Amino acid sequence: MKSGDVYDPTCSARDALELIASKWAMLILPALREEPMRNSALLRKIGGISQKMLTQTLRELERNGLVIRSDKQTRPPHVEYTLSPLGASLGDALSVLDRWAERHFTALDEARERFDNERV
Amino acid sequence: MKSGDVYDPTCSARDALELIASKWAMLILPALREEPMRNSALLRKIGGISQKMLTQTLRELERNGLVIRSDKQTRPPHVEYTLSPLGASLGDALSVLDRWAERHFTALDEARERFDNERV
DNA sequence: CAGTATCCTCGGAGATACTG
DNA sequence: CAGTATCTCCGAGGATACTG
Repeated sequence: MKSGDVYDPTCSARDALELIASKWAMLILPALREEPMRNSALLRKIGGISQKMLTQTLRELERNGLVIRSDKQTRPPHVEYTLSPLGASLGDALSVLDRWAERHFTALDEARERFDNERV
Repeated sequence: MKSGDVYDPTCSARDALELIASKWAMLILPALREEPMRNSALLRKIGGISQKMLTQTLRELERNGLVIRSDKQTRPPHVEYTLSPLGASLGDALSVLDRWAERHFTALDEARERFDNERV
């Protein structure tokens, strides 16, 4: 472990990594990569997320400069979330993982079944 | 959200994704990608991980067929962890993220500072 | 519509000690 | 060396209700 890399727990690269290693960020960023979306659209798109976690994660992503929140200042409210260039570059890497998961989850399922049966 | 993709909370692609979205798995897999390692080596390599979380995460990765545990059956014990081909393919994708974090964490730091100062 | 505000619970994860 | 076994606590995150 050379200092300054992700293996160093005192380095803020690790903070960045933990931001990424969030199950919601891992879905929100790829979703926004497809197209900018509103709160309600994200709620529908991402199954199982609560309004609370959506807002919370979006705020954190906005805070870190990955997502841009644009409030159209209308009534009723219209707020749109877009990826920043930085967020887009991360979204690309994350969508690779999403596709990996879609492609290989059956292999994982089978491996788990094998593993669990061996140690009955 | 078409059913069967990661946005579907009932699909096991999501289980796969949550396995990936673990801060420890995100460090262990890329570490093992560099070279097969023993328990103690991983403990040293990955700063801040506890023995408990290391074992726990390794078991889960083994269970899902991503990591191969080979016990040399000697005294004192000698156990080595290797990536399976499947694990290696995931490790590649994850190390992309690790490098992304190393490259861009300063940008994130700056964005956070800006954000926090705006809303004093 | 796009959020806050509160309450409450469950389990993730650290610390510590022990074992084959 | 490579793990288990306990105990413990803190906070992530769900449910629900309210607001501009």
